[in-house]
Amino acid sequence: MTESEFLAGYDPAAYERPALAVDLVLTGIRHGRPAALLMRRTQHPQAGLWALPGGFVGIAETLDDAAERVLRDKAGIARARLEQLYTFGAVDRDPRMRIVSVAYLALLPAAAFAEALAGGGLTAAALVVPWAGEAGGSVSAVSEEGAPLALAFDHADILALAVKRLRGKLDYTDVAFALLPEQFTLRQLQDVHEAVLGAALNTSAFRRRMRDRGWIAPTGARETGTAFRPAELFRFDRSRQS
Amino acid sequence: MTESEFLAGYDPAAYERPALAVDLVLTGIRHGRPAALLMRRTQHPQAGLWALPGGFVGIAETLDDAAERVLRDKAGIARARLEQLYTFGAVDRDPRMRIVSVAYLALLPAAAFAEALAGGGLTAAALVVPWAGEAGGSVSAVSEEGAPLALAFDHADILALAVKRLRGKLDYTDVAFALLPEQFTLRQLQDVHEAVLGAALNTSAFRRRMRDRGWIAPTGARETGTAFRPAELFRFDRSRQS
DNA sequence: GCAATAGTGTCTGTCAGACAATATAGG
DNA sequence: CCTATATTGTCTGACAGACACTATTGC
Repeated sequence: MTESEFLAGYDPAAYERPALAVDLVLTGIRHGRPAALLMRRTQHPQAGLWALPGGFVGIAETLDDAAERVLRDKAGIARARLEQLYTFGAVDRDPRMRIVSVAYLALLPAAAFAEALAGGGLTAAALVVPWAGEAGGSVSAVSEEGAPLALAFDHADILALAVKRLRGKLDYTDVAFALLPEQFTLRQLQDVHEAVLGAALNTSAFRRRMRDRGWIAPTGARETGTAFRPAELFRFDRSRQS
Repeated sequence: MTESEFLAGYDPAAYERPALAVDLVLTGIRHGRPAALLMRRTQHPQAGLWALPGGFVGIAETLDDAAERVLRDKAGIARARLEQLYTFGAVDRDPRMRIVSVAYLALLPAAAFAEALAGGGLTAAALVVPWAGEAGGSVSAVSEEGAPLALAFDHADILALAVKRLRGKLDYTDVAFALLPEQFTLRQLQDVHEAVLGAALNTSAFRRRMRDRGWIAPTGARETGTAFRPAELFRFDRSRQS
C-alpha cells in the first residue's frame, strides 16, 4: 500500500472531536493600568457576562489566521501584534459543548485601543491585579467607571495568564514597544513598564538600561506642546533586536 | 428562552472541525546533551520517519489528561512533570487531515529516561542545537550512534521550541530539578544546566547562585563509591520556590 | 604521598538603585 | 526669574566571572 492509497482509505470522522476556538486578549495601557477589551454576551450561555472576543477555527484556517480574523471582524482592528498564549482545554469550560480554546495575546498601542473602543461593541476593562508577589494569581476586570465586570467561562484565568506573560516578557522582549506608538519618549516607555509591572521604577536606571540595550534609536525630534522641557522622541529599532 | 432551553436546541455539529491531538517531547539529559525519545513511524503517512509520541484528545478528556495518557501508554512512564508548550495549527501539517496539535514538554530524570528506553518502542535522539546566538533556530535529531534521524510532520519545529523553552526557563524555574533524581550533587545540577545551555558555566559562581537562591537543601548525605572526595547530596526544596 | 574532584575565598568588572545636579521648555 | 519635567553624573551595594587555594576521598 502506498502512502496515497493509505490516505484515500483513511476515515477522518472516526471519533467525536472537541470544537476548536480562539479567544483574544486585546491588551493596551489605559490610565496607567493594563486594560483589555471585552464583549458583553447577549446570547446564552452566560448572557450578560463579559467575555473575550473569540471565534471558531475554520477547517482550512491556521490558528494565527483565525486570531487575525477575530481581530478584524470583532474588534475592527486591521493589524496588531498577535502572540499565542496558551490552550485551555478543561472539559466543562463551556456548557454548550466541548470547546478547546487557543488564547492569543494582542498588543494594541493606545490609539488602536481607543479606536476599537470607539467602534462600539467592546468595553474597556481595567485589569486589577492583586500583587501576589510575582505569582500572577487571579485578575479581576473593572469597568472604567469602577464597576466590577463578571467574566464568562474561564476568561478570568485567560486574563490572569495574559498579565503574567506580559510581565514575564516585558524586560527581555519587545512587547512594551508594541503597546506604544511609532515614536515615543522614554517617559512613555517607562509608563508602560510601570503599568504592566504595577510598580514604580527607578528613572535613571531605567533610561540607562534602555539606551544601553540598543533597541531604541533617537529620531532627533522632540515632543511639542509641553509647558516644560520637551522630551526626545525615540523609535524602536527592530534591526537590533535579538 | 432560558439558558437550559437554549442549550437543548444547540447543534454542536454545525461546522466541520479540525482534529485535536497532543504530542509529547519526552526530554532528558543523555551523555551531557539534551535528548528526546522518538518513535519510528511504521504506518503511513510518513512511514519510516521519526515522530514524537502523540495521540488524539478524547471528547471527555482534558488536554493535560490526554498528555498523561500518552505518557503512560506510549512511553510506559507513570508520572513525569508535564508542561504545555505551544499549539501547532498549520493547515497542512498532517497529510491525513486537518490536525491541530497541542505540544507538551515532559521532563524525565535520567533513570526514567533510561527505563522508558529499555521498554522498547522508543529511541533516544540527541538534540543537536546549532548555537544560533540564543535565537533557538532549528534543531536536528541524531541517534546515539550518531546517525541523523529524519523527523516526521512539523516535529522538528516542536523540538526546536522545546529546547528554546527549556533554555529560557532553566534559570528562573525548577525545570532543572525535574531532570535530576531526588537527591543530586551540585556538580550534577551544573551538568544539567550546561547540557541544556550547551555552554560551560563558572563553577564557583554557579554554586554560589544556587545556594543563595535557597531552592536546594542539603540532605547531610554524601555520594558514595567515588575514587575521590565525595560530593554533598542536595534535594530540591519545593517549599521555597516562588 | 598522589590523583582527582569537591568546595571556598577573594579580587574585579558590570550593572542597578539612590539621589543630587543640571538643562530647557513655557510663562 | 519660576515651575515642571527631562536628562545626566556619580556614589554605592549586589552579584557574576576568574582563578588561586584548601579539603577529602581512594589508592
